[in-house]
Amino acid sequence: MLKYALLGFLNYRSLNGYELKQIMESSTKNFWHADLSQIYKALKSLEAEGCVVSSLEHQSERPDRRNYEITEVGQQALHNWLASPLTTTSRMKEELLLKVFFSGQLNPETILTQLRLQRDLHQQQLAHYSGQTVEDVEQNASSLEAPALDKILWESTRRAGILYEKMYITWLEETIASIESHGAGES
Amino acid sequence: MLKYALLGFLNYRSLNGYELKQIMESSTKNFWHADLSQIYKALKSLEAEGCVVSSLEHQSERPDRRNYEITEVGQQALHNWLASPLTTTSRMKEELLLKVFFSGQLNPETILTQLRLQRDLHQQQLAHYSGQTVEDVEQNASSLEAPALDKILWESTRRAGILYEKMYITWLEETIASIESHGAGES
DNA sequence: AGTTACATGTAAAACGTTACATGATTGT
DNA sequence: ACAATCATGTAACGTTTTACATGTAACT
Repeated sequence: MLKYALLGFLNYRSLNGYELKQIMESSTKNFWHADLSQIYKALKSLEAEGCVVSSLEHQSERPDRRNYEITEVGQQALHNWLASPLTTTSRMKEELLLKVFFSGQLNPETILTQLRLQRDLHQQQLAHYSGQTVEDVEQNASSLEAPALDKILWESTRRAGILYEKMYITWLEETIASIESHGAGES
Repeated sequence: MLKYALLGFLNYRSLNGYELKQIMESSTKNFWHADLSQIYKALKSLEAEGCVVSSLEHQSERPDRRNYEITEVGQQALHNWLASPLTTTSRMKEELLLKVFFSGQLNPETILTQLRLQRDLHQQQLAHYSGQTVEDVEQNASSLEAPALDKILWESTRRAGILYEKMYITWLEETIASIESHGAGES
């Protein structure tokens, strides 16, 4: 999947590994991310498959950098991926939920502390997404020339982040309240 | 992480790999899942670490089965994990969002078809979670003797699934509508 | 003097999926 | 006859993370 994310960005313009990492961090990080070393490996394997071509650019006073450009093969691969529908929903892994599920034998305060911390973290993330505008995504994301539909879709992914964080905070608050009132009933 | 999930279940009672898979499918699958072969591998490595002990049980007319029991070392490991707070939020990977992000250069109908399909799938999942009661979770989950707090926490994880699916459907409908009205403006 | 930004990579480990292999019993 | 349930595993492959290694320039 990472390969398609990289091809997706390279389809706008040529980039190096380091830039791809930065662009992902400022645009897709709430639903897709990757480590730098993973990006470098993926780029190599994309080149081996003929989906991209690279050229080494020498810089004085800065490390050399390798520029990647998408090929026709790569564009085909990207289009095929975009066009083939997902027939299942994605299964998530949420460590916090797993902990909650098994926290019954512990002191309720142990899990309450963790839930309150997560609530604060999610509130920060919500504030971050809410303060971001489509223009920010456009600029940070790539300084790519984006047609009108792109902007609608990018805004939609930002909106997904906001809805997700709001939902998460609602759930955390509900859960904290329900554990607290259980404790109150006990004492 | 899978290791702690397994220890969590084994802390209620002894189980074999096959049973662990079934229990996960009927209780934690909306926030944690694992493949059978992965479970068998994890159990072996848990045994090597001294967190569980196993014994082979011979059955006539059924395959032999290997029963796993948690040890004190395993209980310690589980408690340590439960007690150590998560200081970050979990980063998710959502292939659909990634596709949406890069679908701007395609025919809008291509992504609309996919979004409508996902909406149907999420509606099915919502119906499934909504129809499930705490008692179902209790029974399917393990036929474990669960104290009152466990039930509250299990119900809370089920509730997380419901909120998540509702949020997802809301987002899908918003996104479908916004792409549709963009297309209408064009024509 | 220490950190961050720039820039690329290797090596090892951990984690996860898919396919294969076996084999009896029960239900359709 | 065919598929599903029970039950365990190996092998190969693919993905992801973490740690290490290098080196300059700018900022604090």
